[in-house]
Amino acid sequence: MKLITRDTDYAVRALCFIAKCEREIVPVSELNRNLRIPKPFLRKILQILNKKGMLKSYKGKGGGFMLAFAPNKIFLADLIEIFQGSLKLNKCIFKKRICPDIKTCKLKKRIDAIQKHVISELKDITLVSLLGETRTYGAKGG
Amino acid sequence: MKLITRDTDYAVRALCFIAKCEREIVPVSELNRNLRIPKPFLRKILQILNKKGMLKSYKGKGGGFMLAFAPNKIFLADLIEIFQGSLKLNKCIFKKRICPDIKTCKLKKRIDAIQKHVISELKDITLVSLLGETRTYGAKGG
DNA sequence: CAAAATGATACTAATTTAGTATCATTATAA
DNA sequence: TTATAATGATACTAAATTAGTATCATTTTG
Repeated sequence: MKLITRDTDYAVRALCFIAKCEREIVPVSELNRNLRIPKPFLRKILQILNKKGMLKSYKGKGGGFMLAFAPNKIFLADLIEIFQGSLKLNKCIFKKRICPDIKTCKLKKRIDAIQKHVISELKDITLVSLLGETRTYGAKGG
Repeated sequence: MKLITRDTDYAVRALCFIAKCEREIVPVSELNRNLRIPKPFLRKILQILNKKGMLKSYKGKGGGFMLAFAPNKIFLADLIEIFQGSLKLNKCIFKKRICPDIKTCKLKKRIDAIQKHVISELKDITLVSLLGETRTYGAKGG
């Protein structure tokens, strides 16, 4: 059971690297060299992050990607949602077919409660959690 | 993001049906008729539950499957584990490659905490949660 | 104009999930 | 003793998701 798929994983790593980088604007080639993540896959992931407004991009020589927000404004929950879709855990089960004879299905309630807990915890986690606190970062704004 | 895959889902439904059934021993054909789950898939699932000791099976005419335990001894967490493997949520990420410069990765700790919560909640949920409490069931023992 | 970057997009490969098929064995009862 | 209705074992196929590649167009810098 996976809470986090590989693209979310790579996105987190890439964003962390950019946050820690001296240079504000970081090209994919540099991320590729440092993180050992395949370049085309990285490109795809960063393009998505850009479209979703998590990164700003600069084309042409000397271009690359920059954080759109400060690390404490970048939430793991958002990244998961971008790459893995809605955070609802109980998509498949207990929609309609089960518990036909019970008005309020207890299981559904409990699954919902678990889900709410997971989501609220995830919403609390930002890039900063990965970077430690005693540093300054290249990113600004937010 | 799915907490529960289809085989777990079907397993829960099948076990519920058996628990609620007048007859103690229920053949796949009857489950198939009532639950509208494809018969070969049901067979596969029930055979797994049997091998894992959650059901007892009886071959031959008049045979079928019987709960091996009372419904309050059948845990959702166990079913998830049987069909979806270990309940660890953080298989993929934060094993070794991330946080190379931080001794104790805060994110890992928080993911672990979330995971423990989910597991402990799931461990609390039994078949009874699906059946209501004010009834008697066909199953015994445990 | 060359080089180094992203944008857009379409494609392939691998893995996991979902579901089928079939033959062998067992038990019951006419 | 034979037909029938069940499971056991196992191998297979199909669909969906996840992971990753490839390519051509555009932009920017020098």
